[in-house]
Amino acid sequence: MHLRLRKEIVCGRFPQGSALAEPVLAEHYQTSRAPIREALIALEREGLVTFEKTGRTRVRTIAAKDLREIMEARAALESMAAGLANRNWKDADTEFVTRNIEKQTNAGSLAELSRLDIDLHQYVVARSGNDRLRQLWEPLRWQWEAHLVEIYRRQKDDDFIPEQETITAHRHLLRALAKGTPSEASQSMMNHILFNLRWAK
Amino acid sequence: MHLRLRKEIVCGRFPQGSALAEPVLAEHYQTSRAPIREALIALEREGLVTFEKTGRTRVRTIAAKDLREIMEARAALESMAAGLANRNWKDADTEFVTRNIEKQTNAGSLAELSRLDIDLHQYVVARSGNDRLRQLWEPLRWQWEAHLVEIYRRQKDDDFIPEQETITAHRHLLRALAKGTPSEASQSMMNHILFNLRWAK
DNA sequence: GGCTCTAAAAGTGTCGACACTTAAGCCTAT
DNA sequence: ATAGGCTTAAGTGTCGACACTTTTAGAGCC
Repeated sequence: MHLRLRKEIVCGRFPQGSALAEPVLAEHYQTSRAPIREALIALEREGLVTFEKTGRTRVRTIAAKDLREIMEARAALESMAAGLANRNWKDADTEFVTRNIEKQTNAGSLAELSRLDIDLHQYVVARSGNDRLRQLWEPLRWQWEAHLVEIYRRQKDDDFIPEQETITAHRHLLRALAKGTPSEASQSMMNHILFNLRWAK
Repeated sequence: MHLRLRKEIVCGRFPQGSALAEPVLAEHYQTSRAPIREALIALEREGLVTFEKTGRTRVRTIAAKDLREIMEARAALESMAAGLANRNWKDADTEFVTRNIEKQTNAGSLAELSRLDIDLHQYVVARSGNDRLRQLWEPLRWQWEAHLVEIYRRQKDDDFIPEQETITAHRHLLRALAKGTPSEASQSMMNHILFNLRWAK
């Protein structure tokens, strides 16, 4: 239930700021309020949902300030993850990332590029071998993904995503990872993510 | 309820690995299972508690591997926080930290030193101005605190805490923060936290 | 028309109940 | 004594109910 609800929120099925009433959701998922309630509590801890003072639940809205916070937190976690991932970086990992970047160059849409981008970042976090890092990172991933979907929904041009720079940064990161220099990989990831902040807003 | 239960877990009222049965807790807190259940779900997301495959709930145990993960994650978040904190670091902040370090030099017990240490780190995270950073950091704080309490409980000597080095590192951090150099503050925090990993285990 | 007050609808927080699952205790047979 | 199996106790997941609170909708008034 938790996962199902999260997916629907991230996919934009419930727009940002919309109310999430327990009886309504219970009806929609053909269940009682108890499981819904549990899912909402978990989602609140993940930051996808907020409880207002009145007890009402809404899908959390992501403003410019939130976006900055998300990117800074991502930069912190992922740069550390990149450094750690070098501890046991294998040729197979290099291959995976290489293939991913290749697909990025051939991506037919922005949505596809974003999906590949998220895949790549998730891969690095997973390869850090630090499970808590992964656990902390995941909520940021959902929030980031939800934000992207929101951008696609209302095709605002000022939400520009620098495709070419992204791919270049990924190549740079890959080189550092393949070379096996943790501090370079870490720094590369840090720059890559914080660079995006220039377009946010 | 969530907060009350967390406090009791962190304080060692429920030892690591002990079972947390909903009916028992409901009896203990003179309430029904529903609020207990909600609290457990939140605590699970915070990492203080685990749900086994069977559905049973236990206080999470912190092994050497977990400790390493916690410290690495803390290093990632707090070094970023230290860098950000410099954006609007005031003289009042320098004063606060200075007083805190003074108290550390006069601390009468290891427990008191730890409390001051946690206060200091929390202060820096709060002053980063990034609320998500704080939100991600808090669970690590509880896990770290629970680990410390566990150490005090079974006075094992191999769990050594380098008091003098800690205070020195805090002074170094303070200098960087007061000087207003984000990268130095960030690096100082990173070194300080990762240094402790040498004594962990 | 717009405003205010009021009544009804909808929502939350908490509770006890029930079926089903898992763990514990016990008893027997070897 | 102990290992295996059976009975009983304990725990979880889900449900509907109820009191209380907040929101909504409408009637009446200016």
